[in-house]
Amino acid sequence: MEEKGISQAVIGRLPRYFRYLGELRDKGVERISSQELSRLMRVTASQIRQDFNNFGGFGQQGYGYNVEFLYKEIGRILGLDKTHHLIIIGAGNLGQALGNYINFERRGFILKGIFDKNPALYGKKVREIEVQPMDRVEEFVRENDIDIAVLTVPKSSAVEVAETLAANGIKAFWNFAHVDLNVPEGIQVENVHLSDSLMKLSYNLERYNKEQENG
Amino acid sequence: MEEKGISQAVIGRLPRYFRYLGELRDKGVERISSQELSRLMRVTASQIRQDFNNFGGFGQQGYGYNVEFLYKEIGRILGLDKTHHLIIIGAGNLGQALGNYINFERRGFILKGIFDKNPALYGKKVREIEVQPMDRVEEFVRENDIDIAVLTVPKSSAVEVAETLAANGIKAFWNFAHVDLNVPEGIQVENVHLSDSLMKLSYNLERYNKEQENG
DNA sequence: TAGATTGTTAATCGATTAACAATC
DNA sequence: TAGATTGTTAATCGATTAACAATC
Repeated sequence: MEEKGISQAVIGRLPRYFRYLGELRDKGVERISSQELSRLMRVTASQIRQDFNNFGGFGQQGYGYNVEFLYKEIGRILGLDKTHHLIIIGAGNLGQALGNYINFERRGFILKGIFDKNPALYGKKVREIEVQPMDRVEEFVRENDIDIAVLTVPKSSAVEVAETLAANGIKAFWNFAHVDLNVPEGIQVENVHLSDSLMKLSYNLERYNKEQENG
Repeated sequence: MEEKGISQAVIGRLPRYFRYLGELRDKGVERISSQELSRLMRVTASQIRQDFNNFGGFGQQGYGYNVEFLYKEIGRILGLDKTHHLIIIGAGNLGQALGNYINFERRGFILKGIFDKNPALYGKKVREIEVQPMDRVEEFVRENDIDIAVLTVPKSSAVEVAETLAANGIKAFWNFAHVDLNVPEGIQVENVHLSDSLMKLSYNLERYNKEQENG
């Protein structure tokens, strides 16, 4: 059975299932019921079953779910059985930090290039990969089968860079720039707006303090 | 009027409104209607009006919203009129990158300390702030009125560190560790699970490619 | 077989959108 | 006043939870 029309709410939960199942597997747990998983993850068993059933029947009545099997299936659904080639645009602090994060590689996300327009950074190495000048990126993308571009450039250049990259075949953007990209239909964008996230935290902190004061 | 019982869906949209309104203000725009803002942000005008009305009436019939006023109000709702003191736990690549990100300071998030358990990092400076040994963190938190802890430690130590910090008065965690924290009721947690985000992107990329193949 | 637990349908809840009366 | 646009109520849509028949 093939998945279709799955809501982003469900997709957003898959990585968390994947993480918990991976941990269970590492502990040697063979099977788990939706109810046990429900207690562990603090979500309803109903939601777990509904979520999994979007992709077809992974379980077995009276038994539950096989941890190893479910783990692998979710990984496959998330596309983690495939290798993805990525480049980082912007070799500042955040770009370098992401480039150094070895765990992505374990999941099949292979860093192929880093680009920056600051000549002072050319040749600097991030895990075997040398920072290259920005004006080489278009050719590089066309010749190296790159799927994903990680944008860690200032917001002032992000929109333009994304358009250029999309025109050269990039299919997905992991966008850390604090701006909404403007890319053609069908090009995927996942935003990580760190300051938005911090503001949300600030709101919740504020609200809770206020509630305490007011009783 | 005071806000209460606002859904996280609404809160999650506030920073984006804040960003667009700030840009409009910087351009010298004085007023905007929900319909104009709707076109700009690509959300419905209905949603904009509903969202704002959660916090009381910010607009005026026949006129729209005053950009400057609305911008400030949303900032206030998000707690950006207050100063927050934060510490970073874990001075690795990501911790240093976040510490160097100057923009947070502009919004009132002031970095007060950085801690790591690796002695090789003690004394290393991140924007005037010296990395301190982990065993000084509890005293530091108690004595320096710190609200927010940024967790950029490995998942293996994150849960324990969070518990310790919560016991010493930290009220909010910005958690970059790939694990669910276990903190007392009322302590706020905002998770930034980067690998989850990347997996979501991978799913959407995968799905789109598949749809293209199958027509 | 009896017990357990899924897969799935139905009920509920919450969030989004539409509509329009209030009002500047 | 007439036109514009909000604030707010009602309608719709989608997501979550509950219930239970199917089945291992």
